[in-house]
Amino acid sequence: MYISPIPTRTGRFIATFSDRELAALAFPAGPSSPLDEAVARTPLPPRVAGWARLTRAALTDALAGQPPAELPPLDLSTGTEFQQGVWQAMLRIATGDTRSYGQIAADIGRPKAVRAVGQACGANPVPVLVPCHRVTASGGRLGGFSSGLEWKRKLLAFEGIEVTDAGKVAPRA
DNA sequence: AAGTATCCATTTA
DNA sequence: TAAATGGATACTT
Repeated sequence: MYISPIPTRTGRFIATFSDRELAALAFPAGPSSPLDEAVARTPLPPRVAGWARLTRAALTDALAGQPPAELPPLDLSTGTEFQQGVWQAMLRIATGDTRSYGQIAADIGRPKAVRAVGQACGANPVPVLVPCHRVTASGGRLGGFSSGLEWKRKLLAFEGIEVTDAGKVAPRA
């Protein structure tokens, strides 16, 4: 596994790569330990460095409300079949658009598996690039977000979606 | 506008 | 195996 910090205007994300693809992405966290720093400075194999660049570009676009031009190879194999289905469905949500848990459930052919969808969202290893934040509760309410509701709100705001105090999501204020 | 019954894949005991 | 647990929903007061 390779670790690489991904600097963005919203903070320093941490990307984790296997030797085949991007395996995980973590939101900016608190101060890192000296050990983390040392790991972060370890030079990456050229191939991995390339993915890191792609990741940064994609993340930069996403955080600017632009659809990423190109995504690094994503390792979604960590999930179960069901979860992968959910993640794929999320990847199909356009930037600036949202779906409800119910719609995702319907998309993958399990109209009633709404709750399971919520769980699968939380298990998403690559937040932002796999837009788990674009999945809202029904009726446009915000719903939850394992990485922090503030992030969800912020990410949606970048895409021009406002969350009103009533908990509704409105396209471009 | 609240409270309740149910929904389903994972995880944990 | 069984029970608990989520980023929930739909139906009932």
